[in-house]
Amino acid sequence: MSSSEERYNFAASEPKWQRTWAAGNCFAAEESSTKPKYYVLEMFPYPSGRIHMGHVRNYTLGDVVARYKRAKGFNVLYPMGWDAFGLPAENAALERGVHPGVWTRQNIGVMKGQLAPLGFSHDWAREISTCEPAYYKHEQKMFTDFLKAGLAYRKKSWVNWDPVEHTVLANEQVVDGKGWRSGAPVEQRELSQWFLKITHYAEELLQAIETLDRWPDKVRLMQHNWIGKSEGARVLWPLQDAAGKATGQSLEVFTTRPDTLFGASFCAIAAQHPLAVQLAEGNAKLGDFLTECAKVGTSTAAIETAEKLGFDTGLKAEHPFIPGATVPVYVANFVLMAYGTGAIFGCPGHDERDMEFARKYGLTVKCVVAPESDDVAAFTRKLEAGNEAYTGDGVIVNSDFLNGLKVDPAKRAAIEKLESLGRGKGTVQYRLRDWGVSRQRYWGCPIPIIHCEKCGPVPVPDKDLPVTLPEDVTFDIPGNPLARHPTWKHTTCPTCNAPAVRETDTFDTFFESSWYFARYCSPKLADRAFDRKQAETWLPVDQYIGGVEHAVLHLLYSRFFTRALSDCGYFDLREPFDGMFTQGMVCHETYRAADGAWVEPGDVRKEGAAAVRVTDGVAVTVGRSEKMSKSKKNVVDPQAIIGTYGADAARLFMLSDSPPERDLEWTDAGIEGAWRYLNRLWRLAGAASQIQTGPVPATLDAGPAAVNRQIHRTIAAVGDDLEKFRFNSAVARIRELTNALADLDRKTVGGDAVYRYGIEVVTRLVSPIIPHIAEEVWQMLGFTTLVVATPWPEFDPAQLEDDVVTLAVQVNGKLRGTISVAKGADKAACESAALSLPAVQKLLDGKPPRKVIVVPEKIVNIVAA
RNA sequence: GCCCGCUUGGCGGAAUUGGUAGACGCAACGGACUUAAAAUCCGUUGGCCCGUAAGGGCCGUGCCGGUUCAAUUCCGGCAGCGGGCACCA
Repeated sequence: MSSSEERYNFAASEPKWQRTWAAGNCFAAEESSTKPKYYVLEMFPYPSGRIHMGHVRNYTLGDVVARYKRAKGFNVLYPMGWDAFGLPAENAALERGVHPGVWTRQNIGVMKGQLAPLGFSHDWAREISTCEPAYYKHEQKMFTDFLKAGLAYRKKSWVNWDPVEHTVLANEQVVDGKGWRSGAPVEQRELSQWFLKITHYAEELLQAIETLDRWPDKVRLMQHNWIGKSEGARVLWPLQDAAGKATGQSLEVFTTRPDTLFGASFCAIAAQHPLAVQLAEGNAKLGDFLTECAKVGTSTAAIETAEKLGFDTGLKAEHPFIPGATVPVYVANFVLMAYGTGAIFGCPGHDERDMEFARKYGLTVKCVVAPESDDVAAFTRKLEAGNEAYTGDGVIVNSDFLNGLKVDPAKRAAIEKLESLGRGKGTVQYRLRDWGVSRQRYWGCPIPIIHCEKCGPVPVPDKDLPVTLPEDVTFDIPGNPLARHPTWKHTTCPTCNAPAVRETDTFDTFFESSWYFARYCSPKLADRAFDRKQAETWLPVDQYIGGVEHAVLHLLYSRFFTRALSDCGYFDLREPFDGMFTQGMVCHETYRAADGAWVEPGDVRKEGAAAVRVTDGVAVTVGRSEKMSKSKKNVVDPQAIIGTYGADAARLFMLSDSPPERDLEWTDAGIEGAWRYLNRLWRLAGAASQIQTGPVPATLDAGPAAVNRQIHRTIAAVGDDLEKFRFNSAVARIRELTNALADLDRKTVGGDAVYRYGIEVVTRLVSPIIPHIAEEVWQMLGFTTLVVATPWPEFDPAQLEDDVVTLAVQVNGKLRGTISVAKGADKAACESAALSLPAVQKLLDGKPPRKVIVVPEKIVNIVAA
């Protein structure tokens, strides 16, 4: 054998099989089929221009599922496309003077070229790109349908403004008070914006989380908290002026603690509250205060250090339960206009914030809740004198008709009373807010609206869609090029024909990703977003795979969109993703030179425990493993790995080293281990190819018989592992079987037959994981069909268990030996076999055991006297 | 601050209805083959202790306690790490 044949030649093999699969159209989803359907989807990539290890891990997971499900007889839809609108394209335009469209489409070409050698089984005939009018015209139609259905609206509102990117951000896109991409502190501005009414579905989105039992608990919990349901009451407080005369107005506050109303000592309203704005007109000092409040940042640091500030309006609010009693009304910087009614009542005794505020402005502190077991008088004295609010459970005190009730019944009683007095009502409040979709950017889907002076904002009629982006734009100055385009925005009103202007804002890019999974069902359809029958056939997605960073944003928006589209008659579906899997990040050690500069892995040589920079021999410190990032230079380029070891080795390592939901540490040693396995399989298969294929004979020596049973057990276990995303465990079991086959004595009776059969099974089991070498081996074994077209192997249930089982024998819970008994042996037989063990006899020392526990097929535990 | 998750050898991890802890892999060490290297193959590898040896004993799944014949697994408390939300009334 020449040396070139001793090692698996991935460089020749991998492209060959990729061509074969493409030529055979092996991965096309069937439009109509008698097979059950299975839709596997990965979160589609942004065309940044470069495939990174995170993509490789994501698509490897999806590809294994897709290939496994095809082998199991499913009609699999496994599409790929491009989330092609977004800011980096505009930044590239700004920096390099290249048009965002040109840059994006070039990147798509480059990335397709980088994905090809990885051998993923995507159905490229269904490729979509969201920046093409053929795609986005359908979402313009959706938006106009949402308008008709009352699910989209325009309002002037305070918005998160990113001063670096010159655009508005959704609440979900503000992280720690900073823009999620720019990292710049977000400012508050008042603008007219388009909103989607996601809050209309707040309760349904919350309730339905419970039904998503194939989603990670973590993601479900995050959405649950994000929607943030609070039950409480709205309470009306009639207002009096400083002279004690009723103004005729009432202040409405929201509270989750109506049980503490008797402890109220003030009301406070947000700086943006209409009442505050109205009062400021005649009060310059208050005006200054409101300006001051608007300036306070929303960053973590700002919030933590921000002092509670208040401004006494001089107004008094009448207590709902205590006739004649009033509390002062403040404007306070910590009250949020966007939550509840933008007004609160303060109960300092039982709310930390209110306590801080009360102490600062000398307001009363009244104890109305006391822990059940405490002495009420003593507890009250301590609370009212101190600076600590009591927020725990207990019994209501000092509260008239609520006295003696526990917190929860008191809440109900207070609400009942409010309702009977006409002074308030029980209500549910959500933290979730409507989704602002307007962005002051060029590279996005134009919002199909025309502003007419007479008619107001008018939706672009269906016949005029799509509203396409103009190509001739400039990026030499910040801001939205659409707004300053000389001609594009000028048009006529569809209603009255008068001169009018187009909306120059574009949609948030999460708009595109909220329905792309439906577009894949009929990606070329021109007149509609998707074919209803196709969508209802394929959806929901059976297995969605992506990063946890989209747990709230994309996944919640998609759940909303699915409901909104259903309610607009597009299809009948509530949940888009039946199964969701969030994969871990790909990490790598970090390296730093003495001067603090990060050093790339390729430039580091390990010398025992120490490491040096190859280029100049300078010592580098090895830091902890962190997510691969350009800034820390700890990235490993997939292209380079594939060039050295091939796609299969990279795939095998990614799947075998860590469970897929956990972070994966990329190591050179790990990929080399994977590469060694490929060659091992290659050599073992070479030997197997010398043996005729055929059924395993009925009569086998003990060795082959045991391996034969292991083959069947492995088929069962690997199938189970793949179903449950335990890919690392599946790989381990396949390696165990491979080891057993390598160790099998083939000279025994049935040795050759079991060996040959075992190698065939291993080849089929590894085919979803390392598909190229699987094809190569399959061919080498003499098969003329493709392994991708071969069904998943069946196991014989009769072969799953041994005739003889090994039981552990414990004395007082400690392992003292094992016994082998026939399968199905009765308890008495197990007990006597265990008791006859010398080690057991010795410990019993002639005395009878106190008790013997026999768990069939598992264990015997002897409790010594 | 509130909510959630995790913690197992030198390392990644297995043990998923409580039942032989450390599968599988990596690293390391020893050996075989080779002029040599690579590749490959064989062996050892949780800690401590007794024994020349064969072999045997004790401890061990972050820490403390509990339930149980039996706990990595269940319960209570604590610590460390990670994540989500954060002036949400």
